[in-house]
Amino acid sequence: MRIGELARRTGISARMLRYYEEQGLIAPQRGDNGYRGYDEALIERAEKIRCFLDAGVPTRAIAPMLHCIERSHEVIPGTASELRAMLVRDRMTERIDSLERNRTALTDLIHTMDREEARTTTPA
DNA sequence: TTTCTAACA
DNA sequence: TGTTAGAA
Repeated sequence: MRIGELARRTGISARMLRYYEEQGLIAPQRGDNGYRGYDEALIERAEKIRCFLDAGVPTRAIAPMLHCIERSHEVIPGTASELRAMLVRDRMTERIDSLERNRTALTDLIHTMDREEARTTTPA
């Protein structure tokens, strides 16, 4: 399939799909016209990439991670320690904490609004 | 119509 | 990331 279809099927913009390729995360074939050709298997790969990226995993760490995940957890020799270092520093926990704080703040705000509305709508 | 590259907003 | 230009 060409980039447009993959974009539709994954919800990842063609722009980003080209970016993933530029970063060495995906290797589509090339047709005579220069168009990229993606096979079915790349749908999942693209989704995994987006998932990791969204989780805050640095682009550099993704290639070796995918390699490991897609090949029965075979670790690329010499990559383990570097990958571990990047993962230890990942911002997932940090992001989760931040989201929880924001959720709490939002919940408080909603409660405040509810009380305000109750007072205005149903005066005792 | 769709895609390509490169570059700007 | 979106968008755009000019060319297949």
